[in-house]
Amino acid sequence: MDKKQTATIINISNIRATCKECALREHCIPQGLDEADLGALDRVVKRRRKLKKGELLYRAGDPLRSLFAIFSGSIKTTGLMEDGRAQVTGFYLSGELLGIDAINSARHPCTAEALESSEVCEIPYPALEELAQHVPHLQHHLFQIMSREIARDEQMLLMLGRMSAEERLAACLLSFFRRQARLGLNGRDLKLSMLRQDLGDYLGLALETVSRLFSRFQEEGLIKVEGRHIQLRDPARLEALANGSAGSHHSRQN
Amino acid sequence: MDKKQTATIINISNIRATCKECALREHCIPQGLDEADLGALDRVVKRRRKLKKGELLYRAGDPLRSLFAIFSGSIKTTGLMEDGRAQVTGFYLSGELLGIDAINSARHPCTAEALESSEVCEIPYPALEELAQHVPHLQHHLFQIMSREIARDEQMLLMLGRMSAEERLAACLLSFFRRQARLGLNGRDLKLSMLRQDLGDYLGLALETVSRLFSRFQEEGLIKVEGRHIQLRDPARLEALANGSAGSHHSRQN
DNA sequence: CGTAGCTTTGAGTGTTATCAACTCTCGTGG
DNA sequence: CCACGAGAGTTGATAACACTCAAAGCTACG
Repeated sequence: MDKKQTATIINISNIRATCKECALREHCIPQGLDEADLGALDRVVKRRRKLKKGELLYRAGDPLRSLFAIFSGSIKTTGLMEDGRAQVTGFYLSGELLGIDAINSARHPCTAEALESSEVCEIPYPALEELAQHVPHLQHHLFQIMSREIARDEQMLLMLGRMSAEERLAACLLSFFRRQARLGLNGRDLKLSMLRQDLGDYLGLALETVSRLFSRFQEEGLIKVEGRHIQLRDPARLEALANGSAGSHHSRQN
Repeated sequence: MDKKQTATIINISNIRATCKECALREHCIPQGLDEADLGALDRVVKRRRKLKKGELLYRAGDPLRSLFAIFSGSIKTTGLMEDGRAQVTGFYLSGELLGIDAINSARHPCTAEALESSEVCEIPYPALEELAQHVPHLQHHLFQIMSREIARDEQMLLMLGRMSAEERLAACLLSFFRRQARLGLNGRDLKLSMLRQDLGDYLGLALETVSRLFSRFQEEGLIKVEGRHIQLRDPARLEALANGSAGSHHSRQN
């Protein structure tokens, strides 16, 4: 007889993955498409693929063949410097699209690694572009997704360039809470799938700094920290921190 | 009789701006389009618009109506925090496209300001999207441009998150030299159109730090600095600096 | 239950920000 | 014509925030 865990997992995977039937339909590429166009999209999208924790979806330098939509789990993308310093350029959750930074050069500039067991849908890029040509709504939505990515990166630039360590972590946590809430999940309990090191590499901080901030935020009653499990205790004050409205920040007299 | 300056300016503006005849044709949106499609694009693009130094093209929060292609001059885009801290999210030069970060939310997230007298071509966004639907090559190129912007932002994330002040300025200068060279201009002499403050707000540094670095780079014979005029003296060593290959950097023993 | 990897906490240091003073350029008006 | 002032840039002194190194505690998983 099957072990319980395995049985559950197999059940999920047995569902033939079609955009038409996907729970994330309105959070992902198919958003807003009608039945006919969904059918066309399903002929393009490949079968769902499973990734184990730590498995790489692609490496920096790999030629672009497909984009990947995340169905479940989470993935980080990392850019590397020659001397080994790493910058995590993004954490991607369910419903988010991966690989669009590769379209320009036809090569992936970053490495994508699963932070936990994850499932992704593979979308061959040439076929997607071709399809977008015939489905106005899809083209429109792709422009939207790419623009959103740019706006998000700009927000990160502001964080890395102008915010204190404290503000960065506060903003980052709020972003996770919000993205989880958008998917209709609990907006107060968060299970981080990444290491302190990854958070540091994302926020431009040392892992020790991240750890110290978690401790401090807990002392101040903003959150409760139990390893990777974070509970939101005081959204308003965390928000205030993220906006620099609080704290002893200097913001030079001009 | 006209003053000399004015006469010159009027001459340039008298040229009816069409993509077909534009010197930047292959560095801008029309890249790779055939004659017929160029004609269609010209019916969409509005007449060239002049901006004086300091003039705003749009403000953060403005609704998106058009994208803007820069014909001449240079423009900076700035995101602002409530408390006044500014992050310059990009410097845009001839042939580059402005405003694509606004597509997602239909509002500009940044303010765009001319750093010097500049000319921009206005491209109403709805019409551009519509045209891309009928011109596969244009759609393809727009995806390319947007992807390039994402890849560029990711590069900036790496800079702001993981590079020292020295490395950031070196990389930034090299980027300016290269972008100028790509347009077929002199690759050794650079006229910066922005303030030290702007460079600082772009690189996440205080203006004093930027100024000190210019002085240091000059002492070390990497560049020659005369106010806003920069001359490249030792490309190889500047490159080495930008890649962290040189210098007393720590890159922790892992 | 043991070990490897992750996380926390502490102590000391350094890079870069802030504040401050001075210089330089350029345009304006007395 | 020169004094004046505003804006930009340089340079110096000091201090703070976050980094590095170090060691101990914790967790999870074989």
